[in-house]
Amino acid sequence: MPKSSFLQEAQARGFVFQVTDIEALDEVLNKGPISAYIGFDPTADSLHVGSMVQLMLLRLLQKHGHTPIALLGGGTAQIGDPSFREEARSLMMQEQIDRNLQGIAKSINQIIHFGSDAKQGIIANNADWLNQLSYIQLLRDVGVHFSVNRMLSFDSVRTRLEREQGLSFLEFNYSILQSYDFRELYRRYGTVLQMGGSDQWGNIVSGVDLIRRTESKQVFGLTAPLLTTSSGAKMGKTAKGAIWLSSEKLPVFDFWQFWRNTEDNDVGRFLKLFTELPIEECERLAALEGAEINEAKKILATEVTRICHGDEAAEAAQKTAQETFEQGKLVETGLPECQLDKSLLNEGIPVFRLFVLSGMSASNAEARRLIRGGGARLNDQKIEDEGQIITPDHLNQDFLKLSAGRKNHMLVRF
RNA sequence: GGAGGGGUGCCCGAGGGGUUAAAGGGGACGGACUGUAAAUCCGUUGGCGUGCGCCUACGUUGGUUCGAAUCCAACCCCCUCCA
Repeated sequence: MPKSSFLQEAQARGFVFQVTDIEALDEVLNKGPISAYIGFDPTADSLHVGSMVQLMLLRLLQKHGHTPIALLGGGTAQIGDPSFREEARSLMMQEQIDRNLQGIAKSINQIIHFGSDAKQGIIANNADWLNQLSYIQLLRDVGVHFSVNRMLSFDSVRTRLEREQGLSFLEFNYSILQSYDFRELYRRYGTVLQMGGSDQWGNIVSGVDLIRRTESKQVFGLTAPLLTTSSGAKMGKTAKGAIWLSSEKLPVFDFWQFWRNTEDNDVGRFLKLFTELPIEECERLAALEGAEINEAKKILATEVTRICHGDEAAEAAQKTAQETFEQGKLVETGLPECQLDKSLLNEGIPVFRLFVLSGMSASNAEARRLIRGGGARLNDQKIEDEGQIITPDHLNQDFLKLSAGRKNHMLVRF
C-alpha cells in the first residue's frame, strides 16, 4: 500500500496499470510536490473521451498538490506515433497541426484548471524544442543511448513489424523523440514522472532510461489501463464518431447521453475514474441491481458532464433527458438543435429531406430507409410516409422535433 | 535488381467473362424484448429519382469483347524469398 496520497487514490480509483518503480516513486511523492506530465497528440481538433482517463489522472495529480504538465505533441505530430497502429498515420500539414493544437489545448483546459502560477501546472508544446533539433546533434546526444535490438523487442513495435504494413524509419524515431521530451521537461521543470495510456509503456520507459543514462537521475513512468467497455469496444468511439469533449463538435446533451448509456458492468469503474465522488459512494452506486442501476448511470452522466462542461450544462442535460425519456414531453430546449431556413417550409418539403438537412441522416436514401424501417418520428409521431410534405402547419412555435430511433432527437428551428 | 504472391464496398473476406451493387462475417443503423444496460432475435446497410430506372464502384491507365471485378498490356503500391 503506497503512502503518498496521490498514489493511494490513483490506485484505488483504478488509474494505475504499470509503474516503473513504485516504492521509489511513492517515496518521492511523499517527500513533496513533484511535476509530472502526460503527452497529447494533436491528431484532431478536440480530445475525446478516450483521453479522459489521462486528463482525470492529471487532475487527480493536481488535486494532491503536484504540478501537472500537459505536453502537446506539436513537434512529434509531424511524425506520428506508430505504437500499435495498424498503418502509418498520414502526415499532417502544419496548418492542420496548428489548428488541432489549439483545439486540444481547449479540451485540456476544460478538465484541468492551471491558473496563473506555473506550480499549478502548464501546457507545453514539444515543437518548442524539437523543431530546432539538428540531426547530428540528436544522434550523438541521444541516439547512442538507444539500442535497436531493444526497441525491436517492444510490443508496440513488434506488432507493427508483424503486420503487413511495416514501419518506416520516420515512425521508428517517434519513441526517441518522446524520450527526448521527457528529458527536456526534466531539465526545464524538474519533471520526474511521465504518465500515459498503457500503449505508451515502451515510449515511457525509453525516456526513463535516457534520463538515467544522461542525467544519472532516477525518474518514473506510470501507465493507466487502456479502457474498453465490458463488451470489448474501445472507449470513445461510437456510431457517429468519437465522443468529443468539445461542445462544438458534440452537443452536451449527447455527451451526457453517452455516459447515461454506460453498460451495467462499467458503472463502478467509470464512476471511480471519471467522477470525483468518494470511492465508497462509487461502490455503493455500482452495487445497485436491476433497474436501480439507472440511477447510478444518471449520477455518472451528470458528474462527468459537470467536470467537462460545468454545473449548469450538466444539470440542463439531465433535466432535458428526464423530460424527454421519462416523462415523454416534447421539450423545447436542451436537445441538439439546428437552424434551417423558413422558406423551405413555406414551399413545403418532404420529411426525408429534413432528416438530411438537419444532419440526422447522411443521404436521402438513408433517411428513406430510416422511415421505412419505422424508426423516424416527427414531433414524437411516427412517420409513415417517407414522402410526407412538411409545411409551417407542423411547427410547434418555431421548431420541429425529429427523432431517429428511440434515442436520437433534434430540434430543428426555423 | 531477380522470382513468386497480392491490391474488392466502413473493415475482414469470397468471387476468375454475362443471372454480381458484388456471397459470408464484423461493424454500424433501425425494430422487437428490456431498465435509455447487456445478451438474443428480426430488418437495413453506394448515390440519385423511386415499386421500373439511371449513375458511380472491385489499385491506376489503356485495350480485347455485344458484355469485364473477372481476359490482355503498361504503370503504381504492398508482402514473401533470393541478390
